[in-house]
Amino acid sequence: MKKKMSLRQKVYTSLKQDIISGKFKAGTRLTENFIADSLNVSRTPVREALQKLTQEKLLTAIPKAGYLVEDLSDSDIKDLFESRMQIERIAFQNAVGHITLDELKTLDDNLEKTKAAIKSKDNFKVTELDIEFHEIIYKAARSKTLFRVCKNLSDLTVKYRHRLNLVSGLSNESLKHHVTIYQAILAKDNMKISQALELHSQQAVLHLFDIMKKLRSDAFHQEDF
Amino acid sequence: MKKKMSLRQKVYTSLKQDIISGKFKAGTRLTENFIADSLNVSRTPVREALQKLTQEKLLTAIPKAGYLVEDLSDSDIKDLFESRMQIERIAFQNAVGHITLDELKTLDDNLEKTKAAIKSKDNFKVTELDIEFHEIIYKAARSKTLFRVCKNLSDLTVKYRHRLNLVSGLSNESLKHHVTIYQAILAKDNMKISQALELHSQQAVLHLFDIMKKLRSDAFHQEDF
DNA sequence: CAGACACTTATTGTATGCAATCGGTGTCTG
DNA sequence: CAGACACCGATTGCATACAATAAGTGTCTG
Repeated sequence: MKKKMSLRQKVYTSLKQDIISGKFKAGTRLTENFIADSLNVSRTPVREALQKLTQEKLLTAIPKAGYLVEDLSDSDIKDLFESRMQIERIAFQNAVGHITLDELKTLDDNLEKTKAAIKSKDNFKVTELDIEFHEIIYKAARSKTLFRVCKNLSDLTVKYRHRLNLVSGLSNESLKHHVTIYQAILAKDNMKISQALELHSQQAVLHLFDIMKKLRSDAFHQEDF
Repeated sequence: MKKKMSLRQKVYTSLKQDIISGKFKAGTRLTENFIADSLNVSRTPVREALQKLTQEKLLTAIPKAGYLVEDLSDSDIKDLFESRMQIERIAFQNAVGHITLDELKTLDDNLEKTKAAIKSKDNFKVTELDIEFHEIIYKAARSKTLFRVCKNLSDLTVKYRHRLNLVSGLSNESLKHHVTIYQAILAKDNMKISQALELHSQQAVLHLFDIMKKLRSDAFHQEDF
């Protein structure tokens, strides 16, 4: 199955994974040749993958100097998470009217799986299930456009949400929010959905401010030589 | 100034223009070689431009058969315009709190210019001013994320909005909606903004259903030989 | 020593050729 | 005549070579 993927897509997936997982830290500079050499492919597919990631805002293109993996500023993180929340609110409220019993069951399963993943400290799995939880609801909104927009914003936040999950206790907090959201959808209570989403987002941003502050200071000290 | 643009960007701009203006009708099949030859460039920049447009959903890639300029189905048009409206509502309501007198003046100017453009039957100018009207408000929302999302959805609708403007009388109707929206923003009346936006969007969709029906039947009769 | 200037080098931008793949077409066979 | 099969052409996918450009570097000069 994997063999049928184009090189461009393989490179794209590989780079995206490395950016999201934090393997490429903020400030990492990537050049076409460097990536082409390390993945043993020509520049062509690499170039196309980089352009795609740049369009998705996961990379920044620096003319004649390659591509940069950047972290957002605090205010940009706040903007991103708040906007995402506002748009998710629309999708979630649309979802209330359309979601099926099957989909609700899938959500419930997701919560159980997340609980297990947290217990076994499988952080990647936790992030993956986090993405899935939101995506199930996006789908239930029954709108191609909203799905696409939400998915795109989700991608932009994944890197940061993953970092949250690396901090002990925070995945549990996030899970509790998911449970509340799930119950609110079950109860078809738009107000409660809205409030739970807001809390989920606000808490994420607050915790991220701390995490980013620490990250930046670490990076600063590493540069001291 | 134009000389400094990369070929990729020139090709991209040119193709986008042709798609939006309707020069490439739905069903038009584009191949890398065809475009490369007609613009006298190599396949490389063409390829990259096509990929970008595909990512923006302005084109559909058909494996081993090129790229297709497609029109959305009625239900997809409805979904697109409704979702755009819902997200614009957020941006517009955020804008109320931040918009400056200067920006309001620019909006007012825009309405005047539109009136003139309609009178002189400059359809492209009307569409351009339509885009600008919305964009001014996106900016006033003071959110990079919302701006990006709204702009993207705007791009997806431009082709259809332009078609509306080609029908006599409809640009006038649209202008009236803009005036109402402008007044609602001036009055900081969120409810009125919301209603005006909804009407603006709903009317567009209704008119588009007619237009698309006619377009499809024309296309059908043309195929009869 | 400071500033400008030329040179080198790293990097992206573009062209081109070849490989792989898929669809269509025509032919062969039962 | 129908169905399978092989071949051909069109198209994208990828690799590679070359061009253009800009940034950095070292040197020369006042």
